[in-house]
Amino acid sequence: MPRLSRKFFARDAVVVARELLGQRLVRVCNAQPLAGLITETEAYVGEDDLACHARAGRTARTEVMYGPPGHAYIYLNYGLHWLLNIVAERAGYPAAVLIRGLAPVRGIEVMRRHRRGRPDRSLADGPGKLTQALSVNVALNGADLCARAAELYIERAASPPPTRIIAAPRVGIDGVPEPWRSVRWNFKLLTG
DNA sequence: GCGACGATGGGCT
DNA sequence: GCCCATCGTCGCA
Repeated sequence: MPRLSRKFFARDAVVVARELLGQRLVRVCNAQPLAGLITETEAYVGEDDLACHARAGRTARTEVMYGPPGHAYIYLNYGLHWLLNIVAERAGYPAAVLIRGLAPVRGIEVMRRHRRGRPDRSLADGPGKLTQALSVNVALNGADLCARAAELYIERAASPPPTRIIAAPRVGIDGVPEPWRSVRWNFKLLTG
């Protein structure tokens, strides 16, 4: 199964976010591959985007976003949850795609263990849940998803038909001014 | 099924 | 010192 190349990520972050739907995210955890189909994404685009962390400019935290595309940008949210992004566009321009949901397809038993006590339905259906299920944390910040020996990468899968894609405003940014609050850069894959 | 809310810590003004 | 790109639980219907 071919992996997505750096060229895939070196494009408009909104396009990358939409086209990541249905692709297969793989996390190699103790030599065991855990995988899920990407069901929800969100684009954060440049210093002008007031919902993007790069609105504050280049800092220690946002440094990875300013680097080359195809790397993981991971940060701690609300002091509790690790959130996983993939850097997009060109080096020097800060943009990333937040992975907000997965449908588990491989290593489900391990994911259940990582998410003890949770029903299968909620193993990875949120940005903080999926990092827990895949054991993704700051140790992978800056990791290159296009490297030969990557422990985190994305495999090419069939693209879903446009009729199965929903575009909506991004989640959890109610304090952000327009137009950034309402721009439809959240993408969801309809199941069924 | 839904709304309120507490947990919890780093980043930035 | 305030602000979060969230999750799980509780109370109530």
